[in-house]
Amino acid sequence: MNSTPASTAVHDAPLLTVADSLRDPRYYLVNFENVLTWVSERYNDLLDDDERDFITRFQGLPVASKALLVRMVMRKGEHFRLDRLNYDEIGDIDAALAPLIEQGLVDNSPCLTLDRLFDLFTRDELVGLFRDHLPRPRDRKALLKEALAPTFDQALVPEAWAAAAGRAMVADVVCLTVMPVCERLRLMFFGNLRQQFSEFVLADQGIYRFEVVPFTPDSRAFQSRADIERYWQIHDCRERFEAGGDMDEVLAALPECIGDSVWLEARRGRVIHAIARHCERQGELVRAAELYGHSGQAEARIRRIRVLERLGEHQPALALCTAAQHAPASEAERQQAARIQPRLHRALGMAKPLSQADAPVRRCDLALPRSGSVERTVREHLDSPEAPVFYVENTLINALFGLLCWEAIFAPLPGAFFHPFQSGPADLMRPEFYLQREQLFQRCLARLEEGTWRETIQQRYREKQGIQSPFVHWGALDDELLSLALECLPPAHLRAWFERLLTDIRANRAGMPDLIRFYPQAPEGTSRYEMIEVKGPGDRLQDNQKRWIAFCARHDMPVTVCHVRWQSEEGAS
DNA sequence: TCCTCGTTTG
DNA sequence: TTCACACCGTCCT
DNA sequence: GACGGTGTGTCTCAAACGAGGATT
Ligand SMILES: [Mn+2]
Ligand SMILES: [Mn+2]
Repeated sequence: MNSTPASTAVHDAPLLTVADSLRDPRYYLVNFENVLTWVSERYNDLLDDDERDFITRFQGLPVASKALLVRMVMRKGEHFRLDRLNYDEIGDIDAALAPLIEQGLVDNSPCLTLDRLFDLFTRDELVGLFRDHLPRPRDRKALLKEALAPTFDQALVPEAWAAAAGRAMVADVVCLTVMPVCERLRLMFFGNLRQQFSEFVLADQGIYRFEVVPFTPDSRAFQSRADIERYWQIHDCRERFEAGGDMDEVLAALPECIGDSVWLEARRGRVIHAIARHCERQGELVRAAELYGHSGQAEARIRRIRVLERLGEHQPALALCTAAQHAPASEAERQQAARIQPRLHRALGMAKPLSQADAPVRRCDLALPRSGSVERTVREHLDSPEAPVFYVENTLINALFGLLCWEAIFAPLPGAFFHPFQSGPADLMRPEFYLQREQLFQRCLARLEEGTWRETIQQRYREKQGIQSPFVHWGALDDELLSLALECLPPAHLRAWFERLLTDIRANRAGMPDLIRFYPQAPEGTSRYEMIEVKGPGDRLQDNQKRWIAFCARHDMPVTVCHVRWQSEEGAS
């Protein structure tokens, strides 16, 4: 029943109508109306006039017009050629369009920039339209646009374009005016702008399957209008910045420091951090340092140290570096600070600090004939029936964690789940995630000592098969791998890995070795597995890999770094 | 006339 | 949209 | 060696389609 989350996910709440996408040709309209109903019911107190007005107008439309509008909303961009809107289930487009224009939901004579025109029309059509203005009509489309740009730098309505070019337009163009309001409704429904309305069909078809987590009828992503606006503002700023918008304008458009929402403040901080990064690259170091200071991001301290170093301000840099080493925000910061400190000491003419060498790692060297990926090559080479090798990287340990702790991860905590298409709890990456579920996780982890972890993981593997999870990538698992892993990995090691993961999910869910080798025939009590990080020529251990290896060394877990060099063709070696 | 890439579809 | 790798250049010791 | 930048491949939901540019 996970394939139809809409029908089962909501506990004590009005059910979403399930669009039978196999038979209803207007399945997308059913889904969209479900969103409107959902949002109206849950956000009645937070909707603004724009949103209310849209919902009212939409509901008053004939069904063909509603369908056409939703088709446009779900397609890319806001501008459409009428001759590209062909839908059997809608029929006569002009008839469906008329009420949309009448209600102001669609503009039938929109201003178009040259860029827009080039998006809408094909190369051949544009050559026809601008026949009299193109010296080299055989050029690439991009060059044609460049040639026209100086002359046609105004946004014009279609009729004016025809007049300016001296030819008739080959198709009518309309523009959706309701895209922003639809985006806000999407944001309110999903709590993010990453998920599209298409999640509905994919879930209906069982392509996406989501865990069914009960939540109360008043559950929603946002609790205040201000949060919706600020989320929107931050998102808008990030988009503008990524599109190369002016930095000062973007910074000015960001909301003020958000005191009442750690979550939004962190999102705001990430945009500031990205802008600071950009300044740093541009050589605007002072500006960068200042922005890093405002970002509130944990990684910002190291960046500020680097910037101060580049500015020649070694004394303040060292002060920050010492602070970072004294109370590192993360293992990653400790690691980086330890690398920077000797440089600063040298620059300041201070005594060379005692450096602490990396923990020694078991190492092996291989010369192999060149072929596809190094990891696959080494896997093939080492694999044997008695000691099978798998190329798993992060997927195995994360999956074991995700399966063992399934109930804790999908626990119905208030605020964690609020729509049927979530692959995990909304607060997964927030710092309080673990603390708010400590008991639940400890209960799951206790199975490692109670001796029931194998059954639990196998059972979850079977019963949750294919359901989206932030930790389980189903394609990377199979029965053989899972059985061997459960047989050979000691529960104490699993606990250590899982607890490490829980201390910082974002940082610790990556960096695990490429390969894992099992020794199922080794006697009980000896090491029956080995993790192998493969390094091709010219690749060295990354920071997160070093951290993982150091962690394993502290816990007596077998890790080997396997260095590969390619055998030359002639066998000259 | 192919090949590649982005978009649309359910 | 993520993570890992390959490979480049730069500074510095 | 440290550090940063860039590009690539693996993911992609999968299939169909169309536009553009390279290929012949
Ligand atoms: Mn790897
Ligand atoms: Mn590797």
